[in-house]
Amino acid sequence: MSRAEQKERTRRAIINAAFSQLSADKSFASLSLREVAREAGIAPTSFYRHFADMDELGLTLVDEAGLMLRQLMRQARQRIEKNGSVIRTSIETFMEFVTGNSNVFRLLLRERSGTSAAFRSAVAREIQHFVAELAEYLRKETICPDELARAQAEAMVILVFHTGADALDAPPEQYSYLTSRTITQLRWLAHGAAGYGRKAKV
Amino acid sequence: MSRAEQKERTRRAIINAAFSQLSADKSFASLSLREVAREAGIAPTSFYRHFADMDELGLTLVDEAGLMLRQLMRQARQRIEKNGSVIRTSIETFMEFVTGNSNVFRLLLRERSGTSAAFRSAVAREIQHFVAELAEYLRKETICPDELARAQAEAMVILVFHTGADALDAPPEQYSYLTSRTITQLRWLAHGAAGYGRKAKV
DNA sequence: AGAATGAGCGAACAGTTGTAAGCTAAGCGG
DNA sequence: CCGCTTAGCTTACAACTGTTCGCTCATTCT
Repeated sequence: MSRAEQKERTRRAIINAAFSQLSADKSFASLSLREVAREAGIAPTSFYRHFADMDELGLTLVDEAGLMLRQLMRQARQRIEKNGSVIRTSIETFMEFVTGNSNVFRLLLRERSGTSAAFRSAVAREIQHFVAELAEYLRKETICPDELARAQAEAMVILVFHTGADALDAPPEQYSYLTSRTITQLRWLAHGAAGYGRKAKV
Repeated sequence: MSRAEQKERTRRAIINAAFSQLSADKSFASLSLREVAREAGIAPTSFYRHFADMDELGLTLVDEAGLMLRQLMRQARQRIEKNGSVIRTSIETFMEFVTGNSNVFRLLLRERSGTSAAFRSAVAREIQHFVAELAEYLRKETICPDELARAQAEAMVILVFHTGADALDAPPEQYSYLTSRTITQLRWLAHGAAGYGRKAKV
């Protein structure tokens, strides 16, 4: 096995170990370097061959989580083309992600308001990808000035994100309620924004 | 000084020490019993005379934070009576709270998605007070079925709460933008919900 | 072939943490 | 006024933390 190849392999082992230790009652901040190293199967000191400190590992995790979310977005777009219903399909795809990768979503959710400014802005950046994309869609589909399209997109993303957070603490039989509630909220927003766009009509 | 009186006094010292150690880069989870005791001016072991463990202290902090929020709500109502503008006054009052007691707000913000289920539900309960109150107001002011009033109130509270979180990382000169953006979002929601309430008309 | 690189290791160190045990002394109830 | 209660203290311990240092040894480069 090549030298670089092996290095990449244990780097992944570290990342996977970190992800696997995240849970409902263990945040990234409460992970210890030694614990992660133990699960990755290396000595504590070997950790430093790959990351300068835990913060650097954390930023890597946030990046990977953001990547997963963007892949999800692409997947949702494909479904929408076949399926039609934009709002419902988007939310359902998102909810599948949240329930299927709850630890990844929790990471973003927590670090969004965490103690590290670097983490916070990294998460904010990932979320902004969503907002920008949705805003562009809104600009095309509706007759809406840039500024308002962005404000509308932000509100929508926040509501969806929050529904994901709710789902983490809710029993699965409530998912469909949460989903339909959020759909209603998004329709209100779209409807209201459209009304203000063409003030004369409403 | 009475015995009970003195006990209450150091209990408050502990609570105040905990609050004062919270900051942008120090969450409740990262407080240590010893540090808190040190700042409160007592021996580490004396802490146990007042709280069984740090979790019990944390729940107390959340309760106090919720209390402050409810007082704020009352204050907002008074302003509204004199001032008129419901949405703007509410948000401005809230933003004053967030910027003036940022550590208290941060506590709620973080523990809402923290690692303790007890903390999460305690925060959720405090937020539900807002939602319930707002929902009742909406039921009275608009012609809206209970279920929808609640969904509308939830969306509004989430958006306002999130704006507070934004403000924590934003420079003060952006506050007025954040405020007006949120006002727009809430108006859309109100407008859209009203539209769906009387479907025939729009 | 020989030298250089660098991933991984073990031992060690100085801190910190939560908590148990037992003592002191001040306030309280009888 | 005496005995009980109890807030607060000191001491102590075992468990963990992040990080430094110096070593080995397989891969890579020349």
